[in-house]
Amino acid sequence: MSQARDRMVEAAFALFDEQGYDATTVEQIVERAGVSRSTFFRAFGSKEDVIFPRHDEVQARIAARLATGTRETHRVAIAEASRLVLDQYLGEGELARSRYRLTRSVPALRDREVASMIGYQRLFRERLREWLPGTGDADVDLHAELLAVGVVTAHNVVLRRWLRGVGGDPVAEFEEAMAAVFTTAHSGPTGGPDGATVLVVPSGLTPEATAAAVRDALAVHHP
Amino acid sequence: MSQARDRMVEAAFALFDEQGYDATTVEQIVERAGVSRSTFFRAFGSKEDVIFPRHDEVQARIAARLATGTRETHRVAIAEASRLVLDQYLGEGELARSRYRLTRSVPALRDREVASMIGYQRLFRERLREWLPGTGDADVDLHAELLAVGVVTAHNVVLRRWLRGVGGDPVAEFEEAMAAVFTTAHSGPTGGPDGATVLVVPSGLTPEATAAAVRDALAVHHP
DNA sequence: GTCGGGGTGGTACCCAGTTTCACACGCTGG
DNA sequence: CCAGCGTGTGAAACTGGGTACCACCCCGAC
Repeated sequence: MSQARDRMVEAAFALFDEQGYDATTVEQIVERAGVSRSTFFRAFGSKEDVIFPRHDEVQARIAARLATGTRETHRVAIAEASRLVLDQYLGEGELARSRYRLTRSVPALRDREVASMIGYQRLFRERLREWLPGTGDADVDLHAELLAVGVVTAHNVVLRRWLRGVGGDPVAEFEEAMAAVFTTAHSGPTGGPDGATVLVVPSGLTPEATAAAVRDALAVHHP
Repeated sequence: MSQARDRMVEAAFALFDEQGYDATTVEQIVERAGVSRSTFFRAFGSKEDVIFPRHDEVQARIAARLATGTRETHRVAIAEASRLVLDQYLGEGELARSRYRLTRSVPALRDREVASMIGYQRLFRERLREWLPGTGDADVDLHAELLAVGVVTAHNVVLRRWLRGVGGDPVAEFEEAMAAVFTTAHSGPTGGPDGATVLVVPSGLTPEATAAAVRDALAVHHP
């Protein structure tokens, strides 16, 4: 039943590798796989679909993970949900790398991959809009959007490094990247001119030394 | 010469509005515009291209603006470059809103629009990679990516509000959004434990008052 | 005149994707 | 044993976007 599907995937990737994506027709794929055109389009719906993983299934898993999150646990919920995507690709191994080579060289496939990432981003954004304080505000919309896009981008940077074969443990890099996103982008809407908003980033200095550095830095700009 | 082009655009948008994008064939468009199929595909290259603005021209303008920027002026360079995109849409007026209605309802067009935004984002990212201190580092790659995606996202949020007809002056909202991006996402890679990185944001406070606020905020986290 | 060159129309063709019908199975109830 | 039924498959014909190629026409240059 699904060995036919596997044969089609195998034949498709082989032909794309030999002749390129555009130069390969569905006719050639089904011929090498030993099935009919009908079977191909019933299984995949389109020529592009042979290449991509089942994003709809991953999206469902993400939605399920996000559903267990709360306003207080939203960081870990989003980080773990994003991990689901990373794990999907890591589990595919060499197949994911073959796909990456294709998506890098064929614009239509690159666009398609981007579109699926936007899908994930949308899930994150919708939940963040509920979770971030001050729901309904325009500033919150922007903040939720920025945080969601930051998470997806950080994920992509780590994923792309692994796909290219550079860097070390992708899971460790992923955790670092998530931390970077939340520390740099988590301050949220500022309070306005009647107070000072302080964003805390660990630096190993004492509060007094940091305060002195701040005073000195500001003195340069102050008349 | 280009009045034929305008007729085709007009006919296309009218038909898309009447029957929907997928239900409209190029045949119908050229019939209403009074030209041949050949002329259509010579002018636009594809059915999708009738809808979208000349992103390649805007991209060229953006590249030119970014080329005049330096490491020190990168904020304003990127903000102004991003404004070029906003101005493009604002200048189109009702046409931009018609396109928005289409891209919202037809997935293929939405993906296409996203892809063009990724193009802008790529320009920003490449320049930021040169501008941000510590070029070549993996952290810098991530930071450049995050800042670039933040700028594009902020732009899109403002643009979308205007396209939907909500909100006030889009230019003012754009400036606010840019400020929000740079204040929340500009801390960048930290300098390590041997120094404090200070990000200056105007607040109307004296250096001493701000420094005191910093010391108090840190005292909470310090043992 | 005619010699190009750019914009146009016309036609034939390729190929992705859809639709429809027919056929071959494996199963289950009679 | 077999009639029925769903499911997976194959074989066409068809639609429509996109390309390639050729013929034409207009218009300025020589």
